[in-house]
Amino acid sequence: MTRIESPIVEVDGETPADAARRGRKPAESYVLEEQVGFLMRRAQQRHIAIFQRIMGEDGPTPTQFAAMAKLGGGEDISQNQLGRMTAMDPATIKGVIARLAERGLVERRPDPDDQRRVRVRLTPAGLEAMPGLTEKARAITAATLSPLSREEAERLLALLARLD
Amino acid sequence: MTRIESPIVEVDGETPADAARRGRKPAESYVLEEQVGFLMRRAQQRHIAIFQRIMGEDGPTPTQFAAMAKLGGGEDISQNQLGRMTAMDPATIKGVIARLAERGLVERRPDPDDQRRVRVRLTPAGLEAMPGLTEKARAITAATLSPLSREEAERLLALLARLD
DNA sequence: GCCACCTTGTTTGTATACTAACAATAATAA
DNA sequence: TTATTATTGTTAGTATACAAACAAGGTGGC
Repeated sequence: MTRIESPIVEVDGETPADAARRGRKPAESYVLEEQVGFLMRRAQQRHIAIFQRIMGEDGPTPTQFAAMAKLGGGEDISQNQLGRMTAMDPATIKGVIARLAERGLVERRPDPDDQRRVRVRLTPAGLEAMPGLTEKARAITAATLSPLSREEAERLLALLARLD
Repeated sequence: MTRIESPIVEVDGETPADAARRGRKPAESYVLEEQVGFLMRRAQQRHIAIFQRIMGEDGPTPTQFAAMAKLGGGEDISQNQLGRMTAMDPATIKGVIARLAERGLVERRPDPDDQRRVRVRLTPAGLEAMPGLTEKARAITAATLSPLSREEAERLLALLARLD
């Protein structure tokens, strides 16, 4: 029963890939660990853990910081538009902005020119927090990519950018 | 006010990268769209959309299928162990298994040798569904990677695997 | 002006995901 | 054996995400 457990995946003495190659024909094999969706989910889990560690307990979440980064110059942006800029649908951005507003980092105002719109911007406190948060965000990116060389990291980013 | 909007990101006439290069020093720039976390989130969003399209309205979700794939041989696996094999923490795998059980695809039994454990396995209906689902899962992987050549896809998978 | 359509934002419901705290059971060390 | 520690599973709380249905405000065609 000797076994080596990697952090999460891998439980038995044999690799899933081994099991697949042993018992099944190649055309019928399906190895979860080799699927792009599984690998992306794992990589994201690690990234989010790094994000939370560096931003700290009451720091913003990844999506919260994404919204703040887009508001970083002090601009006024409508809620839905901000959602499009940060890849969040209207229902998601609503919650993100509500939580940032609860924490006093952004404020919402009705748009005088279009009564459907809610304009969102950083509060003075939010604006003041940005330099420190941006510094941490750079450290998060570096830590996430730290297993790779500079060239490998650039290659990864280029490939990921094409999957959209 | 002429503008071209790409699916989600990109709203103004200028690229965020342009804006950063124009007004700020390189050392101070932070371009959300170039960060690995943002790119991974976008790539995952697209992957999940493909997953749902191919699996269909009442097909399993990605995590539900991951659990089923690990149970695919008809084995008995404890709930927490199954979570480790599929990169889900105990609280997450509990919900996934509960929903699979509601749909009659898996069943839970107490472990006779360890009263703490819940053993999970596919039901006959779940076992019967696997070949068709696995076929679809392969199509999902192919569709997700379709913007890339074979070599590029392999390179991406290798790089992602090192981020864990 | 009127009507059809589009956009904006909200609400509800489902499904991940993780943290923290907890209870019950096993395994190990003293 | 007893005491400590570890493992297993649950519950509650927070935060994404998205679909679907909806209301209200703009916009363009006629």
